[in-house]
Amino acid sequence: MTTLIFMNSAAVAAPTMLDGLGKIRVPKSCDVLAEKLQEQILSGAYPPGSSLPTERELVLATGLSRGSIRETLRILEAQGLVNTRAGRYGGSVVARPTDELLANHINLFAKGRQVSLRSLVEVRQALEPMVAYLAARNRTDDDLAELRRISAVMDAAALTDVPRFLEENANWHTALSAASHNELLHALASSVSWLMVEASRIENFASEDVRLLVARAHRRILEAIEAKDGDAARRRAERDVLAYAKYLEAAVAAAGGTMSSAPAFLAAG
Amino acid sequence: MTTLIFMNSAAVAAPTMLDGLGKIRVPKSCDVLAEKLQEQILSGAYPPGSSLPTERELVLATGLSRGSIRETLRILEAQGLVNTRAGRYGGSVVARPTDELLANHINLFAKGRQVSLRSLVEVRQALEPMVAYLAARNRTDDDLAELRRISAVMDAAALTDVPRFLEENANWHTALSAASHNELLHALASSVSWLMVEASRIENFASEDVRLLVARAHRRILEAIEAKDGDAARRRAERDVLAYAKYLEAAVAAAGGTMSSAPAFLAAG
DNA sequence: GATTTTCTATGGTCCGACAATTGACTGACG
DNA sequence: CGTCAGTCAATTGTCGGACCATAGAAAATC
Repeated sequence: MTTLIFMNSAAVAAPTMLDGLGKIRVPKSCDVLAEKLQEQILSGAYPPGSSLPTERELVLATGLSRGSIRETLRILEAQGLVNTRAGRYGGSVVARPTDELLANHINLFAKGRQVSLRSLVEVRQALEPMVAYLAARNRTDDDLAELRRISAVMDAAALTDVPRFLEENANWHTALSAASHNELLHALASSVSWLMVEASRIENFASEDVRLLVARAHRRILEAIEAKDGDAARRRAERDVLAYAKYLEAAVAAAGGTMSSAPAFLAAG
Repeated sequence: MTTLIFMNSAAVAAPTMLDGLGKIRVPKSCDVLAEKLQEQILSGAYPPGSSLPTERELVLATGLSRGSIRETLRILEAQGLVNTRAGRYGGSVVARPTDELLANHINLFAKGRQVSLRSLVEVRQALEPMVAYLAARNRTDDDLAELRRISAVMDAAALTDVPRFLEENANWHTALSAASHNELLHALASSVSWLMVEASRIENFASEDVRLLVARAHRRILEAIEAKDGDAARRRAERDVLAYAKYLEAAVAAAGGTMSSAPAFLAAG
């Protein structure tokens, strides 16, 4: 009888069937659908700007409930792949992930993992020279004008308005990475810049002499970018960011901590 | 009558009240709650591993429906801040965002924005030298053993198994960035490595001589890491990645395209 | 022709119900 | 006493329906 055979195979252990199956993870329906739609969107079947089917159409097509459909759409929204609007002729339209969204996710990673200030500085050290190099090579006149404008504002605020100075500093780095005309590099570098502003604000860094030093370094980098001299821009950015890193190290050491141990972000309760 | 007064103010226009209000955007309830919970989690009120209230408790506490609560949880899940399990003593527990999740979001950004292969290479050029430098300085013996292992596998596969070689190549870079012991740098660098593997697979790069060149470069970097010579590791990584970039440029040019124009990922329909 | 009103398809929200899951608890059994 | 299977209960997963809010188009009005 089949029962006997089955019991035998279970007792003696049939290795062929139990080969590579560990614990089975049953995915949620919304996760399955999200992955499926994600594939379709990335494959180009739904170009940016095109509309997804309505929620009720998706209910019909998939056999899932509207609740599951909506959970799916929230996932895709969090991934930056769709935007949803209410009202007639509304619906979910395919979108391109924005810089801000990627920056936000890097933010969450850094804060959720309590990434150390040292790590942040190291990433910045890696990115900034390349940013400066590419900015010098690829900048437009508009990019240059914007950098000049921000640089002037920073010079003015260096002695009078510290919070403003720090914010404009991040704006400067954001404008610089935008001038590199490398979308991915821009998104990464600007995220790190804003993270460092936040960390610096908390740690109360940036004494007056450092601010003047930063402003001067920016002017020197700006000159290289005006001349479209990529190598010079890179060298100066390297020196700039290295000096800043050493200053931070000293400041943190003086405060009695280490950059490795201390997380960049304190609990902002 | 009040109607008259109201009509008057509308017709004559009262500038004081219409100062800075553009179009009002009404957020969804789930977005509001998601942001609120996100703040609480990042503030440290809910440390990783701790449990969020149950869905029904959140319904009671917020006054929202369970559907909205669940949409909120899907958002937090997509952000990597919580994991949700079914069953008794299940629920949503606070989690730390994983490397894989950040890599996935960078993936979505790169593919959704059709980032060019050139941009990818540039980012890699920026990250890799710093990765090598830090790996040499911070590596453990376990890191070293893993790198040696992968390097040996790559040497073996270089002439016989191309797909295997490419995959192990990405593994090597991932292990290298892990050895840097900089979480953020590791997440960024390994994401880019895997993106390039995918792009290379599609473009059918990596001819035999290039594979041998890559394997040799890895051995040289590995030597510097064994000796904990950070500067040497960085220099060699710079040369390695630069050579690879030039090779790609030549290969793409030979194929009749440009790295700037061509997106790294073709529609995989 | 410009303005206002009406219409209606769509997402936003809520409620209630049941199924599926999962870990603790319980008790029989050896 | 330990082991094992069965029971139980709390929680998420899923479904269906209903109604409200929104926002454009289209029609009606001036």
